[in-house]
Amino acid sequence: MTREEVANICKAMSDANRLRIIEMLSSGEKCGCELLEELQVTQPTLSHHMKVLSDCGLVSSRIEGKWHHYSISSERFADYKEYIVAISCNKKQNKEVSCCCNK
Amino acid sequence: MTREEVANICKAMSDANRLRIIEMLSSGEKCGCELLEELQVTQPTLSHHMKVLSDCGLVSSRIEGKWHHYSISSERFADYKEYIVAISCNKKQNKEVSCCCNK
DNA sequence: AGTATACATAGATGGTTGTCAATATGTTTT
DNA sequence: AAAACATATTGACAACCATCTATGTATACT
Repeated sequence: MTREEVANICKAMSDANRLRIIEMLSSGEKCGCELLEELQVTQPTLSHHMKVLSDCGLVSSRIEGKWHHYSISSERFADYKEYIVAISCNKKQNKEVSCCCNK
Repeated sequence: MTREEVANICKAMSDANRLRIIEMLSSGEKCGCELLEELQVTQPTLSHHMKVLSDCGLVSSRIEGKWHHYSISSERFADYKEYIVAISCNKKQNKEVSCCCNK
């Protein structure tokens, strides 16, 4: 997973409404109308958000008649998790660290 | 950590240059000039990115003379990780799930 | 066939973002 | 004091974003 892909996923998750959607999907797939009931947005806005989440690969959908069932793409999400968890954020920050500028 | 805070952190991480910065900081603190050498941006642009990363609490800095040493705020990052890991992305997607619309 | 429902698309709008050049501020060195 | 260095701020600009209204498309129900 490239850095650009991670950036795209982060961008998709950088909106509170889309985070709410992901939270809802984390308990299992939901149809659009069900998501719409919870969020304070119009239907076209929800449609836009679902497109953003789908385009970055985070969410996949399954059509059944007139209903679209959305769910988190677990493989894709696992790759993202892996990237985040790999950021170690070293605690032992040596205060006497040599700077690049000490020439 | 509120959903808005997570969204802000995601927004800060939604740029490939800033992700690169975070990757570099994950191996320990770095001064601005050191980050600048790696990235293909001007100094004001780097300064802007560091402000974005600082404003969301992801990065903290330590001033030593004319050098600013940046590092990942491990507590803040841990909170973010916790949120991400908590998203379970349920694999058992019951195909016969009852839709909200079955009235 | 006609109506209702679920979702997508198009177009508009106000706000935000990443980037740069120019300039300012503060620190170290000579 | 002057020059060099590290970083921040300002102002500008093109690109992008979240949202809405209006409309289109497709499916299901009566």
